[in-house]
Amino acid sequence: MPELPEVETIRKQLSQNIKGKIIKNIEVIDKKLAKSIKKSINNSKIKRLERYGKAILIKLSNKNCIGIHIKLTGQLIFMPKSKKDKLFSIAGVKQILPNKYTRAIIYFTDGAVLYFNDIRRFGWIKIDSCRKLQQDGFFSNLGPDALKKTLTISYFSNIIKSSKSSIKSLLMDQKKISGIGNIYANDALFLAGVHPKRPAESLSKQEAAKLYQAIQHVLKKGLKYKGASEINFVDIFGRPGEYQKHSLVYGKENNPCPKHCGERIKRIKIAGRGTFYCPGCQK
DNA sequence: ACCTAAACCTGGGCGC
DNA sequence: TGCGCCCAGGTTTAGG
Repeated sequence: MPELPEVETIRKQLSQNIKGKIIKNIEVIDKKLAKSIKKSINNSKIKRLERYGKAILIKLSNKNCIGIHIKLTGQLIFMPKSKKDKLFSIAGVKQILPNKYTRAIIYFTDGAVLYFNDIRRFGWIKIDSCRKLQQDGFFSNLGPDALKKTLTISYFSNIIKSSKSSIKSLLMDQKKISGIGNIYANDALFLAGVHPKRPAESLSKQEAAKLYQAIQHVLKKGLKYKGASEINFVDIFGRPGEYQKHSLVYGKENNPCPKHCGERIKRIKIAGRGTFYCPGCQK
């Protein structure tokens, strides 16, 4: 599922493959995407790629920016100029691009192509001046990034101390901390031994510190395995991530606890989302 | 300030 | 075979 490690995997790969290229044009296939495209990007050069929470921001040479959020089922697939046929393997399935889920296509002047595929059409592309885009409701409301130095232990302890909501909801609240979604929230809480329904303010200083470390640990592990492909996440070369093979509790209902406490993983709902935890280890 | 539920979408899995 | 139903989750919005 696209959370911080998945999006960061894409950002890094894109940075290595499209930085410096010049955009020829963008073809928007899904009309839903067209509304948020406010500037022309033709003939602009890719200067740098940044990640804001679970979104990617592509900075162009003419002070315009492309913001992309792949939400649940989006894919960015890169076709290098050397690849003459359009046959491509996505998660092991050979197919011709564009396919029926291709919602937009960016063409580069050197012949390379970037496909934006999205089964459920939740994802978005926003194109505007960088200044306006960063004032947009999504970008301007993000809390510090879960893997950057701006998320200090003291900031983290503070938001925990001052929140009555469940600790899991807090971890997933992008306004407070950006980048954590359902999979990594579940696993981090398990590692830290904290019950997901605990009111955040009830955590001790020690528990908050342990949770902070657990978050760093699971996100780095996610990066190491190039993301989790529970739904249909793939990298820009169409390859799935591996984290789902190493997740601790997410999706493991009824499995024995990975810490061998003798209990089985339970599944409950918090804010409408599937939540997995070990009743033996998480208090 | 906090919660929940519904909406946005579609494919896949299930029961019948 | 196929229909209807539920489920998945990132984010926004509406309502309590």
